[in-house]
Amino acid sequence: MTNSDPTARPDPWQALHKLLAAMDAEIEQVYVERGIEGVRPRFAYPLIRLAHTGPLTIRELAESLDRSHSAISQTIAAMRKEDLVTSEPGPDARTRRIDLTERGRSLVPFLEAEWRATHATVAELDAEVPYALTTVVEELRRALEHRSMRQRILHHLVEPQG
Amino acid sequence: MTNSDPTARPDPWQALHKLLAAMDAEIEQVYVERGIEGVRPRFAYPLIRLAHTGPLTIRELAESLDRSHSAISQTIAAMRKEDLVTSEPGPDARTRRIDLTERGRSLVPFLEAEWRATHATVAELDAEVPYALTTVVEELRRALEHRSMRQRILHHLVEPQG
DNA sequence: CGCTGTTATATTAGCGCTGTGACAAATTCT
DNA sequence: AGAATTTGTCACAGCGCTAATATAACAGCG
Repeated sequence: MTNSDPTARPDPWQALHKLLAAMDAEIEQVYVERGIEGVRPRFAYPLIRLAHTGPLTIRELAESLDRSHSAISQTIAAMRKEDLVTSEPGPDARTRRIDLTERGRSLVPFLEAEWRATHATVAELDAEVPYALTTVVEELRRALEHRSMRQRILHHLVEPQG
Repeated sequence: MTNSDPTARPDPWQALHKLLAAMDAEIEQVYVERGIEGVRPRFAYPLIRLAHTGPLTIRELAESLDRSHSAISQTIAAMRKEDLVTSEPGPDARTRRIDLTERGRSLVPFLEAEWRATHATVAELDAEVPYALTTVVEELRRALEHRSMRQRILHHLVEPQG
């Protein structure tokens, strides 16, 4: 047995992960309560975006949403199964034009409303706590850009003489 | 086309998810650089805990780490394959005593050092930004306990007249 | 012109993190 | 004995990622 257990208190990580997970779960619940079937939370972002941009290729959509094209490809595949989008071959035979179906388009108004409500909620929360989460995250991103997490950890790392 | 695209700017969510993922990735990198093979990040917490508590059952360990017993069961299974823990049937035939192997135990000092370094880094970051992330998260948790995310969203939700 | 190698696009397989729910087995209670 | 509870496992789901694979397009060169 070494000294005291460093894992005795819950780490901030876990807490953050849990918080995010809980929030995500409640957002999804709003969908479910609305009786929207087959629309997973991760569909919302692409659907709304497509409604505003018109047809896009996988790559374009991925860049637009700041996700990997692979992730979007899979999301689109799932959405097609739910008849939310179509995927016609594009002008270039190696691209495909992703567009909304009628069903997909019909859901957008609600999804947008929900999106706005969620963001309004985040803003509301930011006002309730002493310092906006949004801002803190941004500051952290900047701090880590300046000096990476890895570097910082290594600097603090006191190797046990093994 | 409705008004402006509400998804035009990246949402704080995504930003937070990405930040967490990036940090996690860098932590893992520290492991890899140390040449520790077969020890996934999620192993660290259980290993360290076990080193301090002595043998525990799956259930006990799960509660101790505030995870689902199922998740821990799977983690333990993975750790056994890496010869990090043993799983002897406990006093009760339906329980199993999870204990460290020699190899598992030998890794604990480094894992603890890394753990402390990471937490020191978090503290350092908390000092660099205007308001500690740790605190904000805690405050948020409290705010949501008082009024759930779902309630808040529903309150802000302006239904489009469909 | 036609072959070759590079680039761009999309898909797929596999992995990571986690969770829930169904299930078998063992124990405990009635 | 029969029913209820507890424990652990497994199958499956969600989110995302990378790496490897086809396919198509393009550039270069003989």
